[in-house]
Amino acid sequence: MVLVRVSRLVQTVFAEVSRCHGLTTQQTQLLCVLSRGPVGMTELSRSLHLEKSSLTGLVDRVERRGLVERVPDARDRRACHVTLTAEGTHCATEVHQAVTERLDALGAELPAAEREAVAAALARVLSRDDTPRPFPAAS
Amino acid sequence: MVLVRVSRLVQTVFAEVSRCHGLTTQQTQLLCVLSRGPVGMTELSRSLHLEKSSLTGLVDRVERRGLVERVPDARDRRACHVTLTAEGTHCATEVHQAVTERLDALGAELPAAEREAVAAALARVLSRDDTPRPFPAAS
DNA sequence: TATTGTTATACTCTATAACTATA
DNA sequence: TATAGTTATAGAGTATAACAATA
Repeated sequence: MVLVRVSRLVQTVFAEVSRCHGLTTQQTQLLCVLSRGPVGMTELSRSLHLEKSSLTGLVDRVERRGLVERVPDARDRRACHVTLTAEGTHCATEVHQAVTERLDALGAELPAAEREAVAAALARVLSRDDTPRPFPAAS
Repeated sequence: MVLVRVSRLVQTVFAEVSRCHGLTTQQTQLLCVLSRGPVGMTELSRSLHLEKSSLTGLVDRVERRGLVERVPDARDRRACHVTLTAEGTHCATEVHQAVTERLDALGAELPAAEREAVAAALARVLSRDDTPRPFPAAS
């Protein structure tokens, strides 16, 4: 159950960093997905494993804080694209850096060669996973 | 960010298995901690990173389903131990097996030697972590 | 006085079902 | 008819603050 413990550790880091920025874990995850670019509600609900109705409220709350915006889709008047505002982009970047720093600090326990071997192995396991990535960068 | 993606994958597995058993992720985590033995509310709140007041409600709901029980502490009349009922123990075991099976299936992507090397490396990283383990077993 | 656990309150998160508007 | 997104509703999860009972 090493994977379960690793997962809980990462979740804790994620939650703590989010809290430092006045966000919930779910709100941070929304920002992370959007940092790759604007996304419609339906696709967003698939990315986040959420019902569309649940997503409506989440986006409402984050929009109320000025971090995202609903932009009407010119080609389909039913649809919209959710995009990061300037402040939202800034926030997403900061959270990404903070999480990365804290996880890299953990990885520093291992020699570089071993660290890369682990990363490569995990990447292979993940290759079976069709879930969209929450983060744009590597590492 | 491989760790973040692994974490999300594990969380998804955990949530899906929980749902199959009519539980939420948080309720399953409670059962997992208790599968090591009875624990008081204060210690439980530390294990789960929850305020005591939040824990009261969580334990209430799981107790209402007959999976756990509050047992008065004979030595301290303020305190109680939360313990699994027979049904709760059964449920915790089933969830543990299901999660283990699905994660092992993912690990099967890798040759055995590499798999063990990864497990050992991650265990070393986790050695810095003081969070109590959610599961009793190894793997 | 300090600690154990609960209550009161307010929010966030989530799903199900029913709905509106557009395609 | 099907799809995109919202609203209504109900329940679960969470934190803060105030509290009761015991140590």
